[in-house]
Amino acid sequence: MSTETLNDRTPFLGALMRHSWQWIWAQIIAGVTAAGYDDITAAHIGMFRYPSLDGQRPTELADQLQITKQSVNDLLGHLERAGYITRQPEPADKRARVIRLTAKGHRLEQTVRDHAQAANRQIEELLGTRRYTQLVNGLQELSGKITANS
Amino acid sequence: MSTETLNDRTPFLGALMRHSWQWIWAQIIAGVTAAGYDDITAAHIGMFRYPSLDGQRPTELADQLQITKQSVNDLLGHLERAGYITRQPEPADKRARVIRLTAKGHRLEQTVRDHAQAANRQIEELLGTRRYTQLVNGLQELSGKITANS
DNA sequence: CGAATTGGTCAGTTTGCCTTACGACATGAT
DNA sequence: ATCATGTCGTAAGGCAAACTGACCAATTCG
Repeated sequence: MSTETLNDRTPFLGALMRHSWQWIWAQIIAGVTAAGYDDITAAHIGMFRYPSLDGQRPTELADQLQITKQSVNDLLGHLERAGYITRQPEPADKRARVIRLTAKGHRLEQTVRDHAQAANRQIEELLGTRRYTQLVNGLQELSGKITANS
Repeated sequence: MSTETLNDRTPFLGALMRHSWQWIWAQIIAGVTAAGYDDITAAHIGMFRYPSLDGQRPTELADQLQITKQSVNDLLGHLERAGYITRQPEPADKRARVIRLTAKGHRLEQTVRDHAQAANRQIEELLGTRRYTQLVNGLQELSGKITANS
């Protein structure tokens, strides 16, 4: 371990981000699981990202999550069977369906967000407010420019 | 798009990192694929992270990648069949095997690293050197403290 | 109106991981 | 020295989460 050779030039940003992200994600999963949610998996938790599932349509969701609508449909089927959501007909478009969170679903959503925020706070403590703010700003700028540039 | 509602408080770091990381990772995969490597998948490319595969043992690799040694073995089997690596007996320990990159494997490794570095440079251009350096430093500090704190 | 597109679903397949089990070898205690 | 215990790699089988292809019903566009 002490003889570990670090990259002699600038480290790869991708590696740093993956590492940090995996840590955050693991915190969230662990938190949600510890809260007693044992009938869903990481893939389902991943659907509870801003913006809320509530009111969305499966196809929108597929675009956001970057997976096919069939996969979304499978995951939604599981969430529905487990009582977290319902899928209601959309009056404006008879082909479509709208996702509605049940009370149980709203609680799960809140739990996921609570743990995401908890991760934020932990990182703020690790880095100090100054560097934390710098990091958030940098990532926000990058994230925005990535989306713009293609 | 212009009416997109951003989170009214601090955004979730996890979301920002995932987004940025996915972009970088997609760049690397696209680059490697464009270079003509069509007999391997993202999972195999993921094995070509620093430190080099060359000279490592499967179990070490499993620890680094955080997957089981069986999964590593499957992936290595594919890489061996495709001519990127060989697995040679370890004289010091007759149970063990050592991974050796073939010439083809070395070329792939270099290609992966080239595209990872290219992503770094693109990000530096997007953010400007000042903010880029800040970002790298912040992430490096975070990454280190995460590893230390458990 | 008819043609092309879109929203959702069903069926079947692939992939990347997992668990369990095992044989060969290594190691440490007695 | 031997024997229990642990470790390295492998084999076999399973499963979840993604995929493609095919489809129907409803919508929109020319």
